[in-house]
Amino acid sequence: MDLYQIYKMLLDAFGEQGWWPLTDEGEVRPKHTGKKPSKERERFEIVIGAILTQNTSWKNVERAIENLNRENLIDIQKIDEIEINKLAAIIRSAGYFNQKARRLKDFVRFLIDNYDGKLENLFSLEMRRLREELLSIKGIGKETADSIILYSALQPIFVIDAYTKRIMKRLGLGDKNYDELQEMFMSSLPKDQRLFAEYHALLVHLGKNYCKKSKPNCKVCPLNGMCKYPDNLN
DNA sequence: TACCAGGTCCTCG
DNA sequence: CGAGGACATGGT
Repeated sequence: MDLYQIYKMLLDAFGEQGWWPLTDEGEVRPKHTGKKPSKERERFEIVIGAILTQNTSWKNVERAIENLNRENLIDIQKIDEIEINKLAAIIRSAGYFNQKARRLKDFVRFLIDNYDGKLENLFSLEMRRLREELLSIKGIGKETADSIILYSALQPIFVIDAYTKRIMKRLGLGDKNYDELQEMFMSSLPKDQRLFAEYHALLVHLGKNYCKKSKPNCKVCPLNGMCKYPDNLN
C-alpha cells in the first residue's frame, strides 16, 4: 500500500476538494471552487488565509476574510497602510489577532521592500529559493510557506500539517517530523502541483471528519482496512 | 467544562 | 536539536 494508492482511495471516497477556498468576484465568503488563483488579489487572499489559519479552525478564519473583503482590504498596499490595531480588530475571529495582524503587516512590508510589492515577482523565484525567502519572514513557518508555495504560487511542494502527521502515525507509516514526512511524500509521488494540492486537501478532509484527534470515526473511515489502529486503540 | 482547531516564535536545557 | 509556554477566538 503506497502513498499514491492511499491518494486514490481518498479521492474515490471523498471526490475533488477544490482547494484552496477563494472568494468570488462580488462575494465576501471564500468557497472551494477548484479555480486556481489568476489575479494578484486572489493570490494574496491565499497568503492571508494561510497566515490566519495557523492553529485555528478555518471557520474562524473565514469570518475574518469576510470582514477583510467587506473593507476591501485584500490588498497589499492597504494592509501596509492600515493601523495595526484596526487590522487586529477586523481579523479578531481568527484568534491570536494581535500576532497575526503583525504577521500580515510584516509580510507585506517584506514584499514592498524586496519585491516591489508584487507577489508575482516573489513567486517567479525558483521553488527552493522562494521557500527560503518566505521562511525568512517572521511568522511564516514551514507549513505556511509551503501552503503559499503550493496554493498561491502554484509550485509543486507537499504541505505537511497536524492532520497529515496524525494520519500517518495512526496508519502506522511512522511518527515522523515535518521534513521527514515531506520527503516521504515528495520522493514517492510525481512532482505535480495538482496532485499535491488535492492530496493535502483530502488529508485535511480525512483528519477533520474521520481521523479526528479525539473520537475518530474509524468505523466508517475509508482507510480503515489498511490502518494500524482501525479501532482507535492509540 | 475542557478540549480542539489546516502553527510559529522564544526560551531553556 | 526537542520540549514547553505564549498567543486567543469560537464550536462542541
